[in-house]
Amino acid sequence: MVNQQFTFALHIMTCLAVAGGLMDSRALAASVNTNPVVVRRLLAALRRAGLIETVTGKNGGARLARTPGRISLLAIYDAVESRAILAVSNRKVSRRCRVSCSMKRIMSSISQEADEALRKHLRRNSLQDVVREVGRS
Amino acid sequence: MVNQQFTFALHIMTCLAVAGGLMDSRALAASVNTNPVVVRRLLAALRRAGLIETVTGKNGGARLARTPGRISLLAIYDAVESRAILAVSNRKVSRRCRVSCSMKRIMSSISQEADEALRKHLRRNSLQDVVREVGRS
DNA sequence: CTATATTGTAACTAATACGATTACAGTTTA
DNA sequence: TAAACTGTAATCGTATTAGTTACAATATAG
Repeated sequence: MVNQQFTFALHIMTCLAVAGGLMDSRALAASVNTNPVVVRRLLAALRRAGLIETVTGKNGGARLARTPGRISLLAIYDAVESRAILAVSNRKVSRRCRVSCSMKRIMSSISQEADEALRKHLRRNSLQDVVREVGRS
Repeated sequence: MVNQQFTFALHIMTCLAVAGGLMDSRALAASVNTNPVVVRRLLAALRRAGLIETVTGKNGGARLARTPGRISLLAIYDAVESRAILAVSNRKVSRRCRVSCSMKRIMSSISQEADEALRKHLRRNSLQDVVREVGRS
């Protein structure tokens, strides 16, 4: 199964930005077309990252903790994705083989650089940019 | 389970570059520390991409089709990875919701740009660069 | 104070992807 | 002709993820 947490999270954050106030998990789930519990799990991650606030109880829901212009796509990505985009093999090394002995070090470096390339791009775009795009349909 | 096909493929290609000639799947599997069939599946993908040649029969194996300096990490990546690094949701749209109606288009664009950022980075590095790194251990 | 609506979270299920493994046909060499 | 390879299909085990049910905790409205 492909990991859709970032898409879902961005969708949710965009809804909250457009709404401009509280939205509950049922309404968000209807927009994303998924289950409210799936939404609440993502909301928990976004809250831990300080991007949203949640209100429990009747008439509760979630809202942005800052203005959309001050929330980068990278912040959303970091809130819900933890793994590197290029996995590094952590297998036992074949000691007789020079290549095997070096690969972990080399691949770690490539993986880090790849992540940084992605992060640099995501850092440049804010939730506000996405909201602007919703306008022009 | 994290996708390790690129790491494995790079490891294999580095072995072939260092060997400078034919290596069989058993030797490659020993260096990567996996199963020969896993290696042969990756070799098949690398061959389809024109990066290696394989020789069947006794004393068979695989070797690079070009010099390491003419093989970019992007070529290896493309040979074994097909999916975008940021998945785009392909769910049914909630027609009443403007955000839902726009998200696929917006997310496709973000996903493509993210891929391009990664590809740009991988394009800059060749297998020769990796081989050089094996030296300094 | 009570009924109701909502979050937070645990537990379980189903689907999917991936690596490992077995098996075997086809091919090449000696 | 025997041995050593590749190529590939089929199957298994496991990890990850989304979906779902369930329910305690909390807040609001009346």
